[in-house]
Amino acid sequence: MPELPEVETIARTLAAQITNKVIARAFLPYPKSLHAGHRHFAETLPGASILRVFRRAKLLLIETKPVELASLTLVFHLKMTGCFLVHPATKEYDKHTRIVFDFTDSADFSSGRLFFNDVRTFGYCRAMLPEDFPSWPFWTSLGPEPLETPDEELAGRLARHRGSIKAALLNQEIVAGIGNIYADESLFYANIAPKAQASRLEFSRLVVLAASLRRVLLQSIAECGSSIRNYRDANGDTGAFQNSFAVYGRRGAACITCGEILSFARVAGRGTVFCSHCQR
DNA sequence: ACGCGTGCCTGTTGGC
DNA sequence: TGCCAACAGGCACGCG
Repeated sequence: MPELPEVETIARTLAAQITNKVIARAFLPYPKSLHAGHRHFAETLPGASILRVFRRAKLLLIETKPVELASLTLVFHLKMTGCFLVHPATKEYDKHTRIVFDFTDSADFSSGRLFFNDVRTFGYCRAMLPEDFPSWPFWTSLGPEPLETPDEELAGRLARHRGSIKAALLNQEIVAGIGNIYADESLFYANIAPKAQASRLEFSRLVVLAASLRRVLLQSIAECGSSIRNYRDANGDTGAFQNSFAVYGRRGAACITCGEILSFARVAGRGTVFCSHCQR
């Protein structure tokens, strides 16, 4: 389940592999994975060169320069099981491959191919012109990047939410890029109970939460993300932050601070692990 | 208007 | 050992 640190890691490793390559052709073993821009995907993409690969929220964006247009961007949401695999041109795709991009360049006609694989098919791609972004509601309503926003501003946005603080952290309109792992981890380090009502928490505690969130995100990025289940970066490598989890996935184990057994509850519809002794 | 519950998906896990 | 329900969870959607 790639969240901000995992998508950031994928973007960095993918950028190193495909920047400046030219897309010779693209096709869809599973057509439902393309949610928008079918015409551009089929007609504009062939011949386009890859300008840059970057991340916004949990979205991975591949900006290309088509032959006759200034810019066409492939926007991917990996959801839980989406991943990218770079292979030699001879590699056959498998039953979980949803989108295939074949590359070429002037030096080497067959310079490899990129697979978008996604076991559960929740992930998607959109082929977007610059003018398409303002009419995409999910994009326009995304909240700020947590690593580029002052703690006090994040705290203020969280404080305006009427529901639980965990629901606020998961709400992409309040702050972008947070999923179940980093919501639980940041709440633990801020000593805040996941079910606490966001708007009733003291502002200073929300500032601490924002700082905790930034710290866990930065540490995870430094460790190339968390590899649980089948997450891999675009090199096929695992991250290491799962070895540093304080609460996520540790239901029933001992709290690293006080030694009490960690609690489990469903909060905001998600499995949530927390220490009922340390988090109030 | 806002917050919450459900459905979409399939591989993995755990209980009997 | 084998079967199958429960589970994983981001987001669109419908409801209250």
